[in-house]
Amino acid sequence: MEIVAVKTPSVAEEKPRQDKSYNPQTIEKKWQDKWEADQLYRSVIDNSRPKHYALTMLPYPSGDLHIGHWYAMTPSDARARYMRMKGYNVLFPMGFDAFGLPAENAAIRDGVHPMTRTFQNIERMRRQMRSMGAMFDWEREAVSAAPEYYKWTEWFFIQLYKAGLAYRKMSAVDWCPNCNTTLAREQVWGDDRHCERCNTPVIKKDLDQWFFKATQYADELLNFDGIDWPQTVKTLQTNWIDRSEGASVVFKTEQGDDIEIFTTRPDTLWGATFMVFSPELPLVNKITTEEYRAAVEEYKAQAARQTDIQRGAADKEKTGVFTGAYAINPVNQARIPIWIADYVLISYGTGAIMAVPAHDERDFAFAKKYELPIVPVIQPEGEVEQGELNAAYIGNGVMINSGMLNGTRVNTEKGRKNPSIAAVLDWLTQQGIGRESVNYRYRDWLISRQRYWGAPIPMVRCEEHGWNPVPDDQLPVLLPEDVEWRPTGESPLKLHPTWKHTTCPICGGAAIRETDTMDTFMCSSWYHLRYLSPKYDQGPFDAAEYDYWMPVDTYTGGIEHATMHLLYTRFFHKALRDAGVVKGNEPMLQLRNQGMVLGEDGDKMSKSKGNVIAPDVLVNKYGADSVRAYIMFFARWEMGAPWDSQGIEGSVRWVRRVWTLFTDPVPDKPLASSETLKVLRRKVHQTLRKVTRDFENFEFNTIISSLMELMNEMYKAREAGAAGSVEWQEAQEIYLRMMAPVTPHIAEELWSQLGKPYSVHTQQWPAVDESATREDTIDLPVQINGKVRDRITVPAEATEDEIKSAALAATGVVKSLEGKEPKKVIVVKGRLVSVVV
RNA sequence: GGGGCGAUGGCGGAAUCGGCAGACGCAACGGACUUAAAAUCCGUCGGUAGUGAUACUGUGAGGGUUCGACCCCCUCUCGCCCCA
Repeated sequence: MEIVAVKTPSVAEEKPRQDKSYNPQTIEKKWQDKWEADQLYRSVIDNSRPKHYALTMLPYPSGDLHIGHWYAMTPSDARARYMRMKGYNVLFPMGFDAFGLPAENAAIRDGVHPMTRTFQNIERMRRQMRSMGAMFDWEREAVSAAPEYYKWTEWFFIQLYKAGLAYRKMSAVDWCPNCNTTLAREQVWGDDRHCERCNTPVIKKDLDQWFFKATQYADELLNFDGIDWPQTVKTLQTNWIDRSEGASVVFKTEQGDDIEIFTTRPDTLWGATFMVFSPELPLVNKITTEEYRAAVEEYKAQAARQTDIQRGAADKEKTGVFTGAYAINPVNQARIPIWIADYVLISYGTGAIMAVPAHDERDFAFAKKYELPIVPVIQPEGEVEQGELNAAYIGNGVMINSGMLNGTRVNTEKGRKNPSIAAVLDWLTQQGIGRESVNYRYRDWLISRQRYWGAPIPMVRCEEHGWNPVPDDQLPVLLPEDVEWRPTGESPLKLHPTWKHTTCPICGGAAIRETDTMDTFMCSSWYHLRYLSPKYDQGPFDAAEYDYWMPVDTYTGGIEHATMHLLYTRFFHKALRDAGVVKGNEPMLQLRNQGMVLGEDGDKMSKSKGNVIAPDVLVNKYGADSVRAYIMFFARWEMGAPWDSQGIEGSVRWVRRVWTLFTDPVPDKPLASSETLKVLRRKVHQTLRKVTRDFENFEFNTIISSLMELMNEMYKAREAGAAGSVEWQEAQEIYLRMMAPVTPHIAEELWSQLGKPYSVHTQQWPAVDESATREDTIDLPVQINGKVRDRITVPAEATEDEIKSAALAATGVVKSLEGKEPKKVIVVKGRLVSVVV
C-alpha cells in the first residue's frame, strides 16, 4: 500500500478570517465594483494637467497570476496612485504578451488550440488582477495575439523593411531541437548553451532568416543621455553591445583568398606569427592542404560536437590543428602558418584572428603548446634585453621589431588614446593595408521563428519579383486556425495545404507567403504604443494620444530583460523614429527594476519544487489590502527576498489595527494637553514628509514602516485623549490619504466612514507643514574620544556656544573628563557633540 | 579570468550628507484577559559580565583615513548576476 504524505492546509486556515467588523472580502468587492461602475480609473487626455505614463511590464498569460506578478505590479500601482494624487493625469495600463512557445507546446501535448488556451488564460488572469484592486485602465488593454494588435506588428515589420532595416540572410543559427525553432543569442543560456524555455542544449543549423539591422544603432544604444535608468542595466547593455576600437587588416593567403581580421591591438601586428581561424569558417575548406585535411576534418567534427560546452573558456586547455596553409603578414611579409582552433568563434568579428603570442595570453598558451614562434614587439621601458618570455607581456613599453615604428610608446589605453595604436592606424591607412574600424559583439536581431503561434511575417515571394511586403490593405495576414501541431522542425504554416499560396503584389502571379512567424520580442517592443489606443484602426496608435502620453515616464519590471526586451524596445523605438513613425530618441525615461520573490526555502519558486505561493489563496484568507501591504513591506523592492508565510501576519495586524483605530468608539477621556496634540501633529507631518520621499524613491518597505510607526503614535495619542481634536481629525485625514495608494480598499472605506467626499483616490496628496515638523528641543549625544558619555537636551535654536557649554557641563561628561582639559570640541548641529582630549 | 552587485540580531530589513547602529515587522520569551485555546492587549528581546545602574564589545575578515566609519580608501573571504 502506498503511503501518501500530503500537506493539506486545514480548512480553518483557508477560510476567510472572521473579524468583529473588518471584513476585507466584503469591502474589497464593494469598492472594486463601485470604482469600475464609476470608471474611476479611466485615463483620458486632459491638457490642463501634467501627464504621467506609468508602465509595468506586461505578463505572459501562463494561466494563473503568480506572487511575482503581484510583487511587480502592486508597488508600481501604488506609485501610480501616488502620482495621481500628486496631481498628475496618470495612465497605468495592462495587457498580455500573448504569443509564444508555451501555448504551442501545450497544444502539441494535449491538442488544445493555442488561441483557445491563451484567451482562456487571459480571462482568468484578468479576474485575478481585478482582485488586486489596481488602477489599471482596462479600456486600454492590449493583447498581442489579437488580430487587431498583430496587424500592426506586421505593419511595423514592413516599415522597418521599407526603411532598409530588415533583410534576409542564410546563417548558422542557434536551434533548439526540442522547441524546433531558432533562438536569438540572448535566448541561449548557460555554460552548456541551453534553450531558455526548455533547457535543451542548442545546436547550430543553417537557415534562411529575417534580421533587423540592430547593429546599425549600436553606438546610439550605448548612449544613455537623458534617461534615468539603473546603472546596472546600462552596464549590462554596454557590455552586451561590447564596442571595441581597433583595425581591420587584410592578410593574403598563399591559396589565394584574402582574409580580413579585426584586432584591437594593431600595434602588435609585427608580432603576429600565426593565424587562427574558427573551424566553422568556410575558407578553411579551401585552404587546407591534402596532407592535413583528415586532421582538420576530425577537429571540425570535434568542435561541432562541443557547441554545448565552453569552447572559449579561459581555463580550458587550448587545442587546435594546423591546416597546412600559410598567410602573409602584410606589415613585414612574414610567411605565417594558419591554424584552426575552437577558441576562435565564428560569431565574433570575421571568425579569424591574427595571433600575437608575445602579447596575448591565449595566443601565448597556444604557441607554447604547439611550438610556434614567439616574437616580442613591445619592450618594457628601461629593459634592454629580454630572455625567453615565460608569459605574454601586456603592459607599457616601446615598440620593437616593428620596422620604422620602433621606439613608439605603448601604454595600456585602448584605441587612439594609445600612441602606438594611433601611429599604427595612421600607418596602415597610409600603406593601404588596413583601416581603422570598430567591432561589436552585438548582432543583428534575428526575427524568424519556425513556429505557428506568433505574428506572421508579412512577406511574399514570387519567382520573378522576389520578396515583397504584403500591401497594407491586406493586413493583417491572419493565422489560419486549422493547423497541424506535429513538431517537425518546419513551421506549421508551411505544412498548411492552402495558407501559403497567394499572389505577388507586383505582378499578381502565383507567390508564396513567408511561413515563419516573428520573435515575440517584436510584439513587446511596441505594446506601450498600443495601450495608447488599443481599438484604433487607422494606424498602430492615435497620434493625439501619442503626443499627449508619450514617452513612458516610469517603467518597472525585472532586470532579467536588460539585454533582451529593454534593448530591443530601445532599438525598435529608434528605428521607428528614423522610419518617421514615432518621435524622440528614447521610449522610456525612467526605469526601475524589482527583485524576485523566492520560495520560503530560499530557492526560486517552481511547480516542481512545490514552493509556489499562490496570491489567490492569500487574498481569500487575508484580503488584497493586507497582501499588497506585505508585498511592499517584506523586502527592499529592488532586492526581493524569500517569502515568509508568518511574516505576513504583521501586515495583516497593521491593517486590522488601523481599522480598529478608526472605527472603535472614541474613548471617554478629557481632551489631551496642547503639548500632546502638538507632538501628534509633528509626528503626522514628519511621517508625511518621509512617506512622500519614499514614494518618490521607490522605497516601498519604509513607507509601510513609517505608517506603522505613526499608527502606534496615534494609538498613544488616542489614549491620552487626542480623539475629538482638530489635530486628530487632520491626522486621520492625512493617514488615510497616505494609506490609499498602498491599501486602496480599506482607505476608501474608512474615508467614506469619516464622511469625506468620494473618492479618497482622487484627493490631493497632502502638503507637509514644515513648521509643524520642527522639534522644540533636541537630544544630542556627547562623545568623548568617539564614545558616547552623556546626552544633553537643548533648545532647537541653541547656538553652538550654548550647546558647547551645556555639553561640557553635563554630569556624565564632567565625570569622564576627570578634570582633563578638552583639546577640541566639535558641535555638529542637530547631530552630536564630540569632545577630544 | 574580467566586470557588476551584495554581506547589519534567530529572520526580513532601517540608519536621508561621515555623526546616538539595530527603526518597523516576524519569530521567541514573560504577563493580562479566558474554563481553555485562538485572537487581542502590555512588556522583554545583538553579545559578554553584573541583582542593578552600568561597563565592555558589536555592521563578513584584516588594515588605513578621520575628533568620529555600516557608510570613504586598500587587501582578503563568501554569495548572487552578467560576460568569457
